[in-house]
Amino acid sequence: MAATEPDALRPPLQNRSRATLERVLDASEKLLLEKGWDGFTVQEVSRRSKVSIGSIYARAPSKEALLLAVYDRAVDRIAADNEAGLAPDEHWDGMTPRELIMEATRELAVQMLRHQAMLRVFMNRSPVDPVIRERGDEAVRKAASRYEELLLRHKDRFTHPDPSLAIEIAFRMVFAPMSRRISYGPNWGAYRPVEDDELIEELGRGVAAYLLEPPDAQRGR
Amino acid sequence: MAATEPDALRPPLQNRSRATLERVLDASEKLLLEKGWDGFTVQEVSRRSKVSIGSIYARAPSKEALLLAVYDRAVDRIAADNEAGLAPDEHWDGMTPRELIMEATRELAVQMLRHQAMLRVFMNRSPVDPVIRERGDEAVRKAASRYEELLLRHKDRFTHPDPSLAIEIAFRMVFAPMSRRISYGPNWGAYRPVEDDELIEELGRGVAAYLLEPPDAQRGR
Amino acid sequence: MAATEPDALRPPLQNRSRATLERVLDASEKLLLEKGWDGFTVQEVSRRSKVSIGSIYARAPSKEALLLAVYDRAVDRIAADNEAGLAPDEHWDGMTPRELIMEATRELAVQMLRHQAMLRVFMNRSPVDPVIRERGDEAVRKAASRYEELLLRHKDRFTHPDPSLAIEIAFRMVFAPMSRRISYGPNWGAYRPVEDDELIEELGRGVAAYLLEPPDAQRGR
Amino acid sequence: MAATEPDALRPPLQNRSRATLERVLDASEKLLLEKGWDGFTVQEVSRRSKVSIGSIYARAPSKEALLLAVYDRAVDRIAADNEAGLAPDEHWDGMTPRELIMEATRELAVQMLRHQAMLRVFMNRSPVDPVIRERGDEAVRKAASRYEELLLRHKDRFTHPDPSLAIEIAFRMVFAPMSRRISYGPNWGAYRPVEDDELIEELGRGVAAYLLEPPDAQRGR
DNA sequence: GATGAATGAGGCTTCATTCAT
DNA sequence: AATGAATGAAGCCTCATTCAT
Repeated sequence: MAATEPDALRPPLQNRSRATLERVLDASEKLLLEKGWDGFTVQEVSRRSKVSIGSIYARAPSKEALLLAVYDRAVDRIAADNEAGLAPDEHWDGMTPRELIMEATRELAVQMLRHQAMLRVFMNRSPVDPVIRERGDEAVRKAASRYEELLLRHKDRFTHPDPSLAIEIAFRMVFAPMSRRISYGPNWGAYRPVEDDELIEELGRGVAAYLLEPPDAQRGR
Repeated sequence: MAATEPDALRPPLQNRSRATLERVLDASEKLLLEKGWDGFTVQEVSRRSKVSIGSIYARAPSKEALLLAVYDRAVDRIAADNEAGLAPDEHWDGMTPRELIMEATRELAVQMLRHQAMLRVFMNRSPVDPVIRERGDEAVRKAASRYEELLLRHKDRFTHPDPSLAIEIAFRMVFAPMSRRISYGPNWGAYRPVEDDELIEELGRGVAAYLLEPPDAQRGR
Repeated sequence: MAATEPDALRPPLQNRSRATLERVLDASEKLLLEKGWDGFTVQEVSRRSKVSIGSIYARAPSKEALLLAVYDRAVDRIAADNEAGLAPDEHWDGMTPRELIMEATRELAVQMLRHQAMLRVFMNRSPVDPVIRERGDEAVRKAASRYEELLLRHKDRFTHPDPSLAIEIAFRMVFAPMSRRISYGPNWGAYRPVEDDELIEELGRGVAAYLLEPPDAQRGR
Repeated sequence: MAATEPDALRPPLQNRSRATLERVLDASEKLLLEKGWDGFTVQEVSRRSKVSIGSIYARAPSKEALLLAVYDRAVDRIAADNEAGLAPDEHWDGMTPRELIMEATRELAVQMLRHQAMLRVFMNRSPVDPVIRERGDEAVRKAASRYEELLLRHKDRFTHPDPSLAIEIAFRMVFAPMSRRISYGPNWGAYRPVEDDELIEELGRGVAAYLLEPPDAQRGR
C-alpha cells in the first residue's frame, strides 16, 4: 500500500540499488539531525551519501518523499522499541496501581528520551507540515493506546467518574511535558531546572495522584 | 532601550511614517497568522500593506527584525492580559487551596487559548529559532512565576517534600498540554477528543491532586 | 562658470543654508575618507551631517555632483599648498642644479604625502570615473608644470638631447612612484620596504642622475 | 591546493561542465574588460555566456570567487609570459651594464603593455580590494625579483652605496610610471604626450643613469 | 525651503527539480 | 540505470532619487 502512495519511494529492484538507497537514507537522517528540517537540502544529501542527485530522484519522487521515508524508517524503529517496552506482558503483573502507573510512565518517558534527537526534529516540524503531522499523530495514538491499556488494568481503582477521560488526560500530562522537554531541553519552563529523573518521577506521581485521588480529597476538603 | 538593540526598528519621525509602519506591522501579523513563519516573505508584506520594499527596510533593518517587532508587539499584548488575569489581588482571597489551584489553572489556560492563533505561530517557530526561543522562554518564565506565586499562597498545605519542585512540575503539567493543544488542535493525543473546558477542568484537578495529595495516599496504599 | 555646469551645486542663498552646505561637505569628506568611494551613500551623509536628504538634493542635483563638490573643495586646498610650496620665488635662487632638483622633488613628494588620505581616495577612483579623472589630470598637470618650471631654471645644464621630454619623464619618475606609495602604503613593491625619507631622497637622486648625466656616461662607456 | 581554498571554484567533473565553466570564465573576462569591476554582474555573465545563474553558482561559491578565478587565470597567463621574458638565460650574457638595464627595463615594460587591458582592470581594483591587492602584490613581487636578479648581474658596477636599495628604487621608477601609463593612457601626466617607445627608452635611461652614475657626478659638481 | 518618507530597479544567492550524456 | 550538469523562480536587501507634507 505504501508503494502505491504518490509520495512513496520507488522500491529498489537490484541489490546494489538497495544499498544505495540505504546510504541515502542514512545520510539524510544524519543531516536531518545535524541541520534540522530547514537545513536539509537534497544537494547536501547527495554530497554526503556520494549518491548522485539523479539517483536520489530516481528513487524518491521529491524531497518530501525522501523525508517521509526517513521519517517512516525512524518511526518504525521507535515504535518497535515502544511496543516492546509497553507490551502488556507479565512484567506488569502483580504491581499495585501506583506502582504500575509510575512504571508505565517511566517507561514511556524513558523511551521518548532515548529517541529524543530524532523525535525533536519531527516534533518541531510536525505542527507546520500536515503530512508529518498526520503520521506523527498516528504514532502518538499508538503509544497512547499502549500506555492506556496498561493503566486500564486498574481501572476499577480509578476514582474519576469518567475513567476514559481521566486516562486520556493522564497521557497528556505525561506526554506533553516530555515533548517539550525534548524540544527545549531540560530547563525550558519556570525558574527551576529539573533533572530528567526527577521530572519523570514527579510526572508519575502527578498522574498517580490524579488517577487514584481518594474520593474525600476530591471535594477539596 | 529597545531602540539601541541592533535589530530594533528605527522609530518613525513623522506621523505619516508611523501610519505606514503600523500598516506594515498589521499586514505582517496577518500574513504570519495565515502563512506561518516559512510562508512569510517581505515581498508579500509589501504587496499587502501597499508599502514599498524600500520603506519597509527603512524601518526594519532586516526581515528578522521585522518579525521580532511583530513578535514583541504581540507578546506585549498577551503579557498585559496575563499580568491582569494572574495578578495577586484580592480576587484570590478566601479561596480554598483546591479552589485557588483550579481557578489559577483555568485562568492560565484560558489566556493561552485566547491568544492561541498568535501563540501557535511563535511556539512553532521557537524550537528552531534561538532568538525567538529566548524571548519565548522569557515570556513563559514570567507567566510561570505569576502562576507559581498564586499557588504558593497555600504552600503550607502542599504535601510534597519539595514544594518548589512540585510547583515547577505543576506548571509544566498545565502549560505543556495546553501548548500542545494550541499547536495541534483539540484532538491531538490519544483516541478520545477532549473539549477545551473539560481539558482545563481536568488539568486543574490533576494539579490539585498532585499538590494536595493526602500523605497516606502517597505510599500507594 | 562652475555655477552653470549641469552638475554644479546650486549656490546657497542664505547664510543658514551656507552653513548647512558646509556641514554636508564636511561630513561627506569625512565619510569619503573613512569608507572610500564605494562606501559613500547619500543616506549616510544625511545621517552624519544631520541634514535631511531633501536638503542635500536641494543643493546637489545628484550624488555625483556632491562628490565633485567635495573633490573640488579638497583639490583647491591641496592646490593652494602646492602653489605655495613650488612657487618660483627666491627660495630657489642660488641652488646648484642638483640641489634644486633634489629640493623640488622633495617638495613635490612631501606635499603628496601631506595630503595622502584625500589623494588616495581620488587616485583610486580616478581611473574608473571619467569626470574625476579629467579633473585629476588637470590638477596633476598644474603640479607638473610648477615642478617643471623650477627644473627648467637649469635647462642649459641638462645633457638630454630633448630637455622637454626629459623633464616630462622626470616628473613621471617622481610622481608615479609617490602615487603608488600613497595608494598602497610604503611596502608595495619589491621585497625591500623603503622609508618615505629614503624614497624621496632616492627619487631625487634618480632624477638628478637622469637629467644631469655626464655626456660620456651616456654612451655606456 | 587551490581547490581547498574556501573561495575556489569547484572543479568540473564532466567534460560538459568543463566547457560551460570555460564559457563562463571567458564571458566574465570579456565583461570585466568591457565594464570594469563595478559593471560586472553575475546576471550579465549568465546572459552573455548563456549559462544559467544556477550553473554559475554550481561552480563558483560567490561572485567574488568567480572574479578571483578570472583573476588567477589571467595572472597565470601573464606570469608565464613574464617568466619567459625575464628568465636569466644566456640572452643576457655579454651585455654591458647599460645595455642590460635598458633591455631588462624594456622587457618589463613591454610585457606590461602587452597585458595592459587586463592589468588595468586589476590595478584599478587592487587599492580598494584587499584580496585582489594581496594577490597583485604577490605578482608584482615576483616580477620585481626577476627584474632585480637580472640587474644584479652587474651589481659591482653600481655606484650606489646601498645597491639593494638602489635596485628597489629602480624597479619602482619603472614599474610605477608604466602602471600609471596603463591605467591612464599615454598622456596622463604633464603637458607633453609621450609615445610608449619613448617612454620605455627614457625610463631605461633614467634607471641606468641612476644606477651607474659616475662617482664624481654624485657630488653635484 | 526643509524634512524625511516612499519608491523600485537591480544585485546576489539558494535549491528543488529536470535533463543531457 | 546512473551521473551530475543545468535551470530559473523566488527570496533578501541596497540605495539613488522623487515626492508629499
